[in-house]
Amino acid sequence: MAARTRGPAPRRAPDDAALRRGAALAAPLAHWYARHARDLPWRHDDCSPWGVLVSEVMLQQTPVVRVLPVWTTWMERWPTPADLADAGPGAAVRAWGRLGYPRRALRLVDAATAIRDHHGGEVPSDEEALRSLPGIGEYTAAAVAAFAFGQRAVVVDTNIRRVQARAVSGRALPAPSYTAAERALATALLPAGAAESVRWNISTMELGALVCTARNPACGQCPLVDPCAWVAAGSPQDDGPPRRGQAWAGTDRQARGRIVQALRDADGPLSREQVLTASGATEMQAERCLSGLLEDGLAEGDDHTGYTLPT
DNA sequence: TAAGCGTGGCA
DNA sequence: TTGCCAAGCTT
Repeated sequence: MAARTRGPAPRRAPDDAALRRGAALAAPLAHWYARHARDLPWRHDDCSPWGVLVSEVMLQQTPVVRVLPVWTTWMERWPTPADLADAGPGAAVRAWGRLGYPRRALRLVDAATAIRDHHGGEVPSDEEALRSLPGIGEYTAAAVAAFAFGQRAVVVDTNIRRVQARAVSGRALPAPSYTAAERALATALLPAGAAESVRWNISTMELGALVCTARNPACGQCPLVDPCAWVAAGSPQDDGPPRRGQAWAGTDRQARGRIVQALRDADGPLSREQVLTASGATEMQAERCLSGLLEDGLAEGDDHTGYTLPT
């Protein structure tokens, strides 16, 4: 690409004022993190890249407190990717317990298998290689590169989006979906040095999790209250479109969850009748959900053998 | 791009 | 109680 020496700035470039605000955040953030960070096992120096990867997948849409016991058991049982790959999907879905989104367990097994077969059994450190693994998207690849390998990576999760929306952009909440402008801002704000960038990423995430929360942010305890653009603007309400909550009662998701729970809790195969009953749904919906679970690989079997988790 | 995909806790 | 939210990914 030709060097750009003049002309208009790129359309999505963050404005200078935002970058100046960002520059004032790193030091107080790092100081706050040193005093208030939670002691989580996947942050320990002796935690393997595999342990970090497992934690990041489990933490996708699932709170820390629920992940902690499952992660601990998981890592004792399958301390390397090869251990999980050899165990297979059924054991993984069972050990996944009630973390939710059990397809994550299947993808973790697939990722472990790819690591065993194509990466010499070692979690790759390259962000692109990570991104190509099943269940590893933009966020998780960056997080593993940063937190397991100490690399400078643009980590953007829901916490970082919210902290930067408030402290830098002066908005109550980020847009409903991740935008190119947010990615550009996070990229521009990221400190240049590897160690500094890792500290920036982890401390921003932690602040979002503990202080700059979605509801009732604890601005009185926030190290960024002084430079915060949102506080400076008077902490205005969110002016975006109303957020659409996920429907739950009566959804396929609920019925699927009940079926997988029944399969997980069963000692042996369940009959079709037992599966349909466990779903709590109408027959038509239950049939649809069972078919979906079979397609997804979260269930196995037929009317003759009965139904189980995958083997 | 938007919708589908679990589960539990909290206000 | 009901809705919102939680270290997203996939199609």
